[in-house]
Amino acid sequence: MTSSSRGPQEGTLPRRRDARQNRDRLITEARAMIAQNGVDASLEEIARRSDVGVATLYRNFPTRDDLVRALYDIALAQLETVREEVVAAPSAWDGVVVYAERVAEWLVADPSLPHILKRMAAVDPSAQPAAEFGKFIASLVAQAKRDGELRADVETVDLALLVTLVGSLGSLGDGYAGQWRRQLGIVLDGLREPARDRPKLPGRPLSPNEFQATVHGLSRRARRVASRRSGSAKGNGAR
Amino acid sequence: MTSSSRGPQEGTLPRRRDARQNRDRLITEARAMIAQNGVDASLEEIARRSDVGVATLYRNFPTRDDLVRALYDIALAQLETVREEVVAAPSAWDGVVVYAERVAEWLVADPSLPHILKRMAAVDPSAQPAAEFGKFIASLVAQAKRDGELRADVETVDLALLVTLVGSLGSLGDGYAGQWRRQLGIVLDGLREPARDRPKLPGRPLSPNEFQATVHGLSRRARRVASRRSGSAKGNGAR
DNA sequence: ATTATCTATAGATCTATAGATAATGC
DNA sequence: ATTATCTATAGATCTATAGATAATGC
Repeated sequence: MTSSSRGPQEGTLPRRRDARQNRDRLITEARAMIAQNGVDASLEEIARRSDVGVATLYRNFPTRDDLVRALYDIALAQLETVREEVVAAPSAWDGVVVYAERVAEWLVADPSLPHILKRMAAVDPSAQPAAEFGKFIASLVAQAKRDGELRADVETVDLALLVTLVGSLGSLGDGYAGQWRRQLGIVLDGLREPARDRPKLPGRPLSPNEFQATVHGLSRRARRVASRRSGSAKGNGAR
Repeated sequence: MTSSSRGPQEGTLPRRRDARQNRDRLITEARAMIAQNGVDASLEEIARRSDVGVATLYRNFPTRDDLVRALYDIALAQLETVREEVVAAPSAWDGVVVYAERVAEWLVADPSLPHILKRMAAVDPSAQPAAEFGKFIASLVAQAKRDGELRADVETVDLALLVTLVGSLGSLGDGYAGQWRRQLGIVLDGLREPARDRPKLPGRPLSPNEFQATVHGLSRRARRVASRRSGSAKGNGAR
């Protein structure tokens, strides 16, 4: 509502060479700072590390949220390539595995992402990457169940949640380059059918709406808005 | 090295009634603020929310790290009850399950804990709860393997990591009261033996030292110190 | 000619402490 | 009498903008 009045047009990259360079450096440093200090990392220091005056940062990203959104948009674009890989998988189960591996890898590679996703969802409830992506994955999950390769009592949200968790390994330190595959392997084995006398999973899975609301850390208010938007699913919140 | 010169004796609770009350409120509000804004939450606002002057906060906790350590100590004490429950379990595998459930529950119940643990490890490498606890769990893991209930290619660190991850569900939002058990259920099924033609886990597990270093987000420097302390295990970091 | 950058600065907020004032324990 | 609290404040850092200065695209 205001950010376009002073800066360049919305969603348009700066035309001048030096300007694009500065913008790129700002984004790089922002990622590093946010990974380390969270979304509320000092903007002044991001500018400092980018060897750029603060005003330059503010010209590119009038608001902290504009910066967050930029990082979010870039990340989302990267995710699109995952969709293709999943489609190319020989079976539904393989698709699930590819999905899990690629998304986890993506998250681990950039530890700022968990922070970004969380803040984005809090600021703009309509920004729900997993939701749209989720519909696509949901059909995959259904098929994998029909194929008898995925256990029947697991929902798409369970999958998304577990992948998110494994992906958050990146935020814990830089020693996990090889670890996340191990953890994901265990998780996938827990998802795979058949297994001997497996106990029923406790509780009930979150509805897709609830998942969005929680995994992205929406405030109570934002969550109300989100569920109004998407229609039904009043979901008597777990507990 | 300095905190005892002005405040009350180290580790001693204030003797005056009002003082204890204020201290308790500070701790409560600190947990809430840290859960929401991370370890670097404003101390001034913590004091404000506790209806207490800033000076009172500084009297109780001369340094932010003193506050963090206080929260850490309280948390650790709570963990001790888990040990007893694990010992009381009828089998090694049941012990593993109890351990996983209690620790995950503990983490989920207080979303400030991940932040606290991370910072503590960064500040004081000798503070390694999972390490000591880990030795205890390690024997349990070994026995469960011998019993043929736990898959052989899984290590104690894998277990600790997965539990930590599931426990971090609490940081994602307040809608997870019932969810973490589902996720943990899947994970436990992934750990349980036997399962049909399960693929070997990719990569190698972290050594206990590496786990400490990474899961608690140690800086490179602190990690060196930590590994010097505990002797061997030079661990050619994964990657 | 246009677009972007930089320095300087106002105002807010934060950490940390000094010194005067109030509340409890023995 | 002792212990703790509060208000006030110094100094640092942060966000956000105005206005003068420099660099590029056409």
